[in-house]
Amino acid sequence: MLDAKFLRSEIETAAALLKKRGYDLDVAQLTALEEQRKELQVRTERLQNERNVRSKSIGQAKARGEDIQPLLAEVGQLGSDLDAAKAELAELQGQLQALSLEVPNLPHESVPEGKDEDENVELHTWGEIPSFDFEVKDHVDLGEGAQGLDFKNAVKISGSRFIVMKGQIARLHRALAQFMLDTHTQEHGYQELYVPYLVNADSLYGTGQLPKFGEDLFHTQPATEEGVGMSLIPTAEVPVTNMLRDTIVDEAELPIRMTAHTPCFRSEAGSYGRDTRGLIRQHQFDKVEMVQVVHPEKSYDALEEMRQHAENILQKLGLPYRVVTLCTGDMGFGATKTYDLEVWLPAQDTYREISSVSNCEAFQARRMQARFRAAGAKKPELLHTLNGSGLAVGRTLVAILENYQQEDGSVVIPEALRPYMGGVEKIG
RNA sequence: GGAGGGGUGGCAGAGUGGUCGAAUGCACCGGUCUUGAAAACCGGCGUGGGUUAAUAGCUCACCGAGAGUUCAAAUCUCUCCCCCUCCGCCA
Repeated sequence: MLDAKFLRSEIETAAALLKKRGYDLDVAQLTALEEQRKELQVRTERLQNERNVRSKSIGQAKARGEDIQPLLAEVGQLGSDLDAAKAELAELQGQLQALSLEVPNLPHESVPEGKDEDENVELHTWGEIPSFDFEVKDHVDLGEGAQGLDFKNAVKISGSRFIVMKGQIARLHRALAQFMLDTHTQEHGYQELYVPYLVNADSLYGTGQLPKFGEDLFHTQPATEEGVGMSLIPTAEVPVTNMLRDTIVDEAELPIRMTAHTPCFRSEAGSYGRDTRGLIRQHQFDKVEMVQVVHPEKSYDALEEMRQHAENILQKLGLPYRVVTLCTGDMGFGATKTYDLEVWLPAQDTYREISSVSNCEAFQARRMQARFRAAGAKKPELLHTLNGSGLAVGRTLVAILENYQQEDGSVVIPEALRPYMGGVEKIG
């Protein structure tokens, strides 16, 4: 959510910036509604004030033992005028609120302008793209060959876009998550969190999944007819960032760095034909997430830092990758700036996204009223929130299988993971 | 699942439907006193919105959430949520 005052006073600036990311702000509609709102709110509050004053004087008159009948008669019309104005105002504010919840964040000035992923800008690459003197297999063949990836049973049990992992592959998957968590907690200064996988609607509004992207989520049945059901998290960003919802922290506590390993659930509505083979796009996948909550002046430093934290994981695993800065048209709803890390997948002969690191500035903080109080300051200020994958575990597994594959179909375990694999050097 | 008790400012804890945004204590921040500190004393001390150049004034809202009764609700009514105690069940 953008700052309401900013949106009002500099709507043309906002519209121009949003245009860069392909979002058309309805300036005329907003301006008209805002004009009505202002007039109506001032009028309503004036009526409210009048009623408060009169009610108070009725109380005082009664306390003095005076006849209050004439005073009551005077207030009669006021009440219904006030009720009408209040109802109208609530309706109008509801409309404005609904509109503002659907407006995406403004891109940072350093973000390259472009309309889609083709215009993302490569920042740098790391690692050697491996060359094989045999025909490379993809992770599906490798995994099935090793009796570790069981797509058949997953389909039977749940359906497409699910996986059953077995044996050494399951262990490798677990090892990856452990390794990532340990690296973030021991080397990067994050606190490990275990969080709920089912969240309420307030949390989803807080991080911006709602109201606009409800169809991307799995929702549980409401407990009662009017009740609100809970939803499965599409990313740990939701529960972790919402830790700060409705709180005011001391400036001295900043920055707050949190990490969590969770499954993520995505409906993938609208991506029917894409990545149907393999582990790349699943309804359920594990991810280790990093979240930072920082002083507004530090958020761009934190963004670079988090990108490095994610890169460190790939480097320790020896996986070649590249970093791209997403262009204005390819960024997510709440981000002002995003880096994607893309890992090399030999079987696809291309780089695929394995991490996304974003600064949301105050966009989420404003929705969830996450604030801090500067030492000695009177008013609390909004925090900045950042989130990044560190990394998507399933896709990392894919990258390991494919990049470390041997001619006989076995897979060498990267050094960094061996302690987590009981010293095993090779699987399959 | 059954029975009972509760949700008020950072914490503790008052609050007969009317002058309550809310007593009091603690904590915290200024100040006086003191060589310094403590104590004592004086003062301050919530959040969001609107208006506005204003983080000045004025104003509206907020006592778990929502709805209702009333000229007027922290206080009365209803619904929901959460917490606590006991019993049952359970990983």
